[in-house]
Amino acid sequence: MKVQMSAETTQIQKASTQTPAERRRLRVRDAIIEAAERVFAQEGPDGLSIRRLADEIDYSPSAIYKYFTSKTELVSVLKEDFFEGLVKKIEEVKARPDIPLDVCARDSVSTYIHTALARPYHYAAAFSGAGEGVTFGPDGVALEGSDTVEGTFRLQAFSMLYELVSECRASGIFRADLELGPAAKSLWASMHGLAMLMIHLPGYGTSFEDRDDMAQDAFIDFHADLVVRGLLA
Amino acid sequence: MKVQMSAETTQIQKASTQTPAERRRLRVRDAIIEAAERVFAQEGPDGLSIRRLADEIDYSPSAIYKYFTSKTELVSVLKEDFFEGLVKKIEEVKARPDIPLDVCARDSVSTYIHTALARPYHYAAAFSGAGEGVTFGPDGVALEGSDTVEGTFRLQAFSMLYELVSECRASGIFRADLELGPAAKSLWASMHGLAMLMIHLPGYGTSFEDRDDMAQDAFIDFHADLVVRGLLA
DNA sequence: GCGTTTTGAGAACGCTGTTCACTTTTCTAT
DNA sequence: ATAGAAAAGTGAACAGCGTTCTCAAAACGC
Repeated sequence: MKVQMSAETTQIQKASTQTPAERRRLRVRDAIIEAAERVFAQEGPDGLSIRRLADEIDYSPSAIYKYFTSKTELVSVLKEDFFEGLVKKIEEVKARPDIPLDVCARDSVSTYIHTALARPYHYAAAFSGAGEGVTFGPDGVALEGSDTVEGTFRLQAFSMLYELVSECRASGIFRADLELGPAAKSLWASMHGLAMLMIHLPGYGTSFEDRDDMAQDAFIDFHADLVVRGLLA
Repeated sequence: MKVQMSAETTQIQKASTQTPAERRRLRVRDAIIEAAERVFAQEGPDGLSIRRLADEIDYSPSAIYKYFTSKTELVSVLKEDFFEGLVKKIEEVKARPDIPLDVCARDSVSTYIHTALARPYHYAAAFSGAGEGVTFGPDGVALEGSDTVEGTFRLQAFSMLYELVSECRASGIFRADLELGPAAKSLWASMHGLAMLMIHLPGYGTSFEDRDDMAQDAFIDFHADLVVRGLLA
């Protein structure tokens, strides 16, 4: 069983090789992250300030900079942890035995969206550049800034999607002429779009003109079906 | 011919009924908006500060508050103007004669995305709550804040989409059992998703594993086709 | 125990949105 | 035309932000 390094496990290495100093340092660092996670999950980026955080853990604001070089770095840890959970959730769906591939695809989409909705601030921040500085060139294309750590889990999430599409095409339920890269990115865009809209527009998944009793979950399933349908053979 | 009130036309009413005072006031107000638009389009929300704006138009920062109650309100004017242009662009697509309905649908999607990409900061800000304070309840659903002016053009954009889906279903190219509300919202989500991803992830529309020569425009068309395909009969 | 490194505190810098008291200009009504 | 009211504009200030600096205290290796 291969041990997988992650944003969490990197800082919890084999306990026996830890000196007391390292242990103390990690404890403070985790306290910071824990407080940040708690505040950020409930009040979002606006509620999360270094001074507020310092207050919560009874340290001075400047002390936090001994553990994180910037607020951006701290927030990106939160985001990475979130994406780690997201990837795990989808892997659980993919690991489920005896379900047809098309059901797996639909479930992956709806699971993705549900997970995003469970921690809306995290998901939105990961893509709206809240916390990090994403700038745009004159052509309207984003210029990469701190895309170093940010991208790792996002990349892993995408490659999972890529594999899913690949398997679906190989098994014949998706069109044979599908280009895998574009198809996976298109699929991701559709998932991402609903997640973002439901996060930012109150009640987006409910109250339609012609059918106002549809629940949010039902609408997510509806969307997942529609999105997958476009890829079917 | 019915005159349509908009964020721009409201402040440019019949010139004869304008007193010199109103004209002066409007000129200053427009100067503020013009400067804000220019700075925001190029440098985004981080570059737009009240003091910076005051500098650019040679006024004091507090003077701006005689014209806008808050920075949020000012930014929402920019957003509304942007959405006005977006709606107009899509209406042009819909007004194009002698093109099949399914082509119209695909073109609407790609036009939407292209327009979003043309002013990435505007589009992103309209949905990522940058500038306004969108808060989330414990259920992960956004609580409405200043959704008063914000929603008008967004609503208009959506109702256009709704009509499009309705026409497509009526003409038989979309499935007859499609529920219009959910279908339109699903479609919007897919458009929105690609726009957001391309805005926030550098080079999302290019460089694929299996085909790295696909241009950004081609990928947008690819996505538009895939999205519409899910709705076809 | 001593020197070095690490950890924490506190003040300060420069920035932000916003408000308040105040002056100056402009409009309105006599 | 002029007195009074209303609007426009200013400058200082408040409270908050991320961040950095200097410096003291604690923990470390030897």
